[in-house]
Amino acid sequence: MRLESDLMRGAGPVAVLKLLERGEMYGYELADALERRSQGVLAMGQSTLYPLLYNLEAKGYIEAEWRVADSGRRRKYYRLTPKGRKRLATDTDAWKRLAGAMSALGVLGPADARASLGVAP
Amino acid sequence: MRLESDLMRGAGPVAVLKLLERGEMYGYELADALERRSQGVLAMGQSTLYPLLYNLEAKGYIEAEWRVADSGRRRKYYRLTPKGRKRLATDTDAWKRLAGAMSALGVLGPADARASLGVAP
DNA sequence: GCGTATACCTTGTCAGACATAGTATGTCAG
DNA sequence: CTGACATACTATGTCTGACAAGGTATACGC
Repeated sequence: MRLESDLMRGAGPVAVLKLLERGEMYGYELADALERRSQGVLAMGQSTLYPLLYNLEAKGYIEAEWRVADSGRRRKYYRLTPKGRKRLATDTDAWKRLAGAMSALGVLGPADARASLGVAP
Repeated sequence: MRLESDLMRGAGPVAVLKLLERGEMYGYELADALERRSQGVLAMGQSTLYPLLYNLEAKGYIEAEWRVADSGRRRKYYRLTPKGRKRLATDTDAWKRLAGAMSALGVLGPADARASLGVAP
């Protein structure tokens, strides 16, 4: 993907779960949202996104439903399951700690560390 | 690894390069430093660290030299090559943009976004 | 001497990122 | 009304990276 080589491995699932937190979305919409909302950083090809979705679904984090939109087009809508919501919380926490660790090493700025660890400046 | 499951994929090489930025270190020392300096978040087993080092060496980002320490123990010291220094700069930048993207989605706190993107609060 | 810490190496497995390719349908310019 | 283009999902196969498990070898404390 354009996902900054392999730096972002593991970021994909979290980003998808986070987007679905607000409400259901379909695959193509997710791809577009990831692209736009992250200025391309989290953009991923369809061959990355769809298998990722099937994987999350197989593990019970999201569930899908086929519907026909007003446009007449068939779309597969995905939404978070309670299990997925839990995983999102865990992953978000893990990401914050990872950002904190990278800050501690100097890879990210110190502000990241404070924000991630909830420490007052 | 303890590296927060696979969330941190890609973080390993950057962390190692960053540690080597200050000066040479040997494998065991790197493992220990990663563990301590990140409060365990970036800790990785030897079976992850050593292959990672061989990989970075094969790609010319680091170079190694066997030496005998005062303790009498043989150690393989690694140091950054100019190429590795360049890659560290690129990767650091990519990480900041990734952190910025995750912030934009709400996975990381907003302070991360400001710091990562260099935007005034 | 014998356990523990230090220090490095190897093999094999599995999951994830992706390129490539394919199917099918709605929209719109000409 | 037709062909190009955008939308939308699926399938296959390759490559890399994370890791568990299992070695080897040496220094040091007791």
